[in-house]
Amino acid sequence: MLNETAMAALEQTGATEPEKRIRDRSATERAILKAAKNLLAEEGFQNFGINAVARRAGCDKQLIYRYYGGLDGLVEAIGADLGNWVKDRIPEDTGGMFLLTYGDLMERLSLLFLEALRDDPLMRRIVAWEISENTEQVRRLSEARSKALGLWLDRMRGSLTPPKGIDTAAVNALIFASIQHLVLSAAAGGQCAGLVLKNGKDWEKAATALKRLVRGVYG
Amino acid sequence: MLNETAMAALEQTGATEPEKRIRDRSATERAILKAAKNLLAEEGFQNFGINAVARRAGCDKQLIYRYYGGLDGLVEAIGADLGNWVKDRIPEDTGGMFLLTYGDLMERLSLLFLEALRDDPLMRRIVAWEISENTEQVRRLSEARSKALGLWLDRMRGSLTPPKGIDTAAVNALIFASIQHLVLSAAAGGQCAGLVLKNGKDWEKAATALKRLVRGVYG
DNA sequence: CCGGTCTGTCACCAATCGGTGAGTAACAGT
DNA sequence: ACTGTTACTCACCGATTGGTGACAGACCGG
Repeated sequence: MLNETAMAALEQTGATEPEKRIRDRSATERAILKAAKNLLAEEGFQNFGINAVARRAGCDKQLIYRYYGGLDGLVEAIGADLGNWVKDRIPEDTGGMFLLTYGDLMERLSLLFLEALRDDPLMRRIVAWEISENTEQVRRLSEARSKALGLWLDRMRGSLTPPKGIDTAAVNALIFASIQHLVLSAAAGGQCAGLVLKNGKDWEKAATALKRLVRGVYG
Repeated sequence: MLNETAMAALEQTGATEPEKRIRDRSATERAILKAAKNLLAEEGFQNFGINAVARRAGCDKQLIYRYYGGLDGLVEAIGADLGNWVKDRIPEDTGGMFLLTYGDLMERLSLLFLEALRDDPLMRRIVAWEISENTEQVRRLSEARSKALGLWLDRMRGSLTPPKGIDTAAVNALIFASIQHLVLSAAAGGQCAGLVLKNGKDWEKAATALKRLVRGVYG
């Protein structure tokens, strides 16, 4: 992979070493996984393939087959990290405010999720992948993600009792769906349903609208 | 393209004609466009390419270059049809009910949009395409779609005045985003954020949740 | 030192992709 | 009937894809 550049460097300077790859399996595995995640985050799933990952990782694709059993295994490894997403990207505390009602909770969670998704290109790509394809790969990824999200939601709810007479599962699904689509659409084209979403001010308006929506159902 | 099968038929029966393609440019153009739309609707944008469209249309890909100027032109032709989508798929009348308030209107529009999107695989693929890629192709498609949607929204609103003090643009964007993501997610994996969406009963629950959401903000 | 295992590289495969240039068959005008 | 245009097909191009088998060198136990 880097042979050409390395050779060129050698010919030019005659000093620099050929940048030999060290023999460290776990390091290579980590490099591959990292390359895959970065590639997926930056390029999207359209050009996500064995060759592209190997190229970015700077190693031969054969190693991906050996260490991960191909792309499927690699994707699964990515999914394994997804369980830590919530823990990594979303603060545990309640931001110093007391969440007295279910409405308080959902408002806070919605805004947290909005921000977290906005800041994580990889997760955005995965969500986009989920609704664009229906392969086994994606299904596993999707499962891991929704499970992690559900656990987070349960944990944050704590002992708060949801309001009676409302199908919270359906309503919350709609709320989170709206957040996901808003963020994805904005990331792709800078707008959503005609609503421009580029600078911070635009997002503030979206956030207040979201709050209003949540408060509308949950009071 | 059908030469092989035609030849085989000839060898077997010795009677059937070689299924010769008639020389009718406009018919061929229509066949190509139809093939492209069907292909996009059924297979998605992953395998949407010149070769695949030509294969499905049963003609040579050269004709796509000649008649549409390549895939871009073909996509643009698809986008041109998008303006008629609302007219074709969404009923004009108010369903026999009087829409007195803005809330009445938005509830009705939301449900109409939900159903229409659920029934149109092509439109679903386009929406999924929009949030997955950001090429010029998709941008034009997206533009045509959002413009048609906006016109429909304006027309249906009529002389109804939106409520004061609410950023209806942002709120409506969120509502429509939730619908789109819900439908796309369901079409891909049969569920959305853990909410199963398969049989009619599931969708009824989603519809009531949507109504509740809309009524929450708009009363 | 020798032999085997582990890590990494390389060359090659068939298939498919988008794209093009040349050719053929049917038609229309004269 | 000759001619030019239109509609269409075919063969080929280079590039890239996923995938595999063979090989080279480092390391380690004997």
